[in-house]
Amino acid sequence: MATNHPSILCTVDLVLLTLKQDRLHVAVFQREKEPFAGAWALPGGYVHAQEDYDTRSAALRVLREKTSVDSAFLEQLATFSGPGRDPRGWSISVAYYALVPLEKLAALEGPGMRLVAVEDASAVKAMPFDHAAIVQAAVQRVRDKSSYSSLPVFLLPEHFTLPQLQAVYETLLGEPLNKVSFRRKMQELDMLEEVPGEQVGGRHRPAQVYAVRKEFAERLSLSSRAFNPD
Amino acid sequence: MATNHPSILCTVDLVLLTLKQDRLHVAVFQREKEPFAGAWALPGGYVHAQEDYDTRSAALRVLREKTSVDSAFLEQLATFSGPGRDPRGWSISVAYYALVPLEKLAALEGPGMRLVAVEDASAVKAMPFDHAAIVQAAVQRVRDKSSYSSLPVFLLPEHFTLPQLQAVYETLLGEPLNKVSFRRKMQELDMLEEVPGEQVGGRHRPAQVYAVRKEFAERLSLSSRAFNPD
DNA sequence: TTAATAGTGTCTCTCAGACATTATCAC
DNA sequence: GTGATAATGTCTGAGAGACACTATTAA
Repeated sequence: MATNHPSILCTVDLVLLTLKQDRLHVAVFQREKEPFAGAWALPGGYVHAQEDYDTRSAALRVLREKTSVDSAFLEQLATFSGPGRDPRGWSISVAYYALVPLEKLAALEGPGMRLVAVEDASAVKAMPFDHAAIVQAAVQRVRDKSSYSSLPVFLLPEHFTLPQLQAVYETLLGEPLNKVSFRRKMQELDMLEEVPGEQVGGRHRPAQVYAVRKEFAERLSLSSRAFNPD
Repeated sequence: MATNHPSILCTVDLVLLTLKQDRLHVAVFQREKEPFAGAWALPGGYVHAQEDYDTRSAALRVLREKTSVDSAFLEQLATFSGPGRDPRGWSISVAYYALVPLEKLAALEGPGMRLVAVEDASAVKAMPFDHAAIVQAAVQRVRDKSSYSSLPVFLLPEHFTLPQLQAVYETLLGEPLNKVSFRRKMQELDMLEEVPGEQVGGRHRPAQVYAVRKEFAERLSLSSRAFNPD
């Protein structure tokens, strides 16, 4: 059946994005195996036809194995392929990107994992395979999707304030937003619900704490599945 | 090297979309080989690691082989995978979609190719593999991208009038558009240029004929490559 | 002249941003 | 009270849609 089909390597790669010090960062791991052993690269791995239901499952498995992060916004990005991207031969990589609150990743920082600012061109370009291009595509996608969608909330912890959320939007979009308009939009999106407790930073009026409505979080992941099948 | 990787089938599938009688149609081909020989399905084929530079090249090859269409807007849609979608085994299909003017496809209609309206649920659902889901995702993508991008012009021949173009937008978006606003938008997009000749349908004022500016068409395909890598 | 569609001028209403004001905390 | 930030009320300007009007053809 598979007559003239010399083995094509099927892999998945993960772009884990988080917000650190008001900058978008990507998680890179030091490779333990060849090729490019020792280099800092995106986490990834082979697709296992026996144990993975589909490439999304493979991506979730890699996420669990490398980060023990159980839940996050995860969406298919694009598929990268060709003879040159992997020295082992002609390969296909289905890339996924995830948005993760910093708290879930900060604990993993160490000799095996680093967070690299996506604007750090030299660090990003130093990545092996075509991972620089994958990161670039992921950042582009997140920025494009951020304008008043619910995407950015996945970069914050469960509870957050509106000024915090606005700061996330401003970081992703790269421009300041009007406070009144931002709040109007958030209100009509009806995505958030107040959390009775309050927070405070310093000696000033405390901000109302919000959380994403459960229905909305579910609806989002459902709709993103409708767009991106696996 | 490839120790525990039982062969994964790598294929590409093509969603060829066109506009026929004011409705979006998808080109389906009658399969000659098993599985599902005789069924109407999306054109597709194996990725050939020897001859295809990447999956996009494979998609272009399939496009040429099946339709002899040389140029069209072609963009990666998403990758579909899993053990159940192809009876031959665990498979990956990188799906691409293309927008093609009707003239380029109409000549191919016949015993081997049909154009199916995308709203024709029974015909779409009758497709083998997971092609119904792929078509649905492609239609969704085109509709999402259509609001005042240059995408819809690829569904028209080289020369067209503004009322024709507005009708395309209205078909894709599924709602009537304001004529004045539409023209204002088109003017500020600065995407079109007048073609000296004029056209006419009946006994009324003839419409100005337009074509897409070359720079703009090129810029579009470049940027879409930046987004969707291959 | 009439019918039919192409194309434009203009008014209005809506919505987003600017600005100002009030609210609430620590000190 | 003072200073700092949160939250809201209100005004205004830009832009999109509604409508009316003019333009140009065939019959």
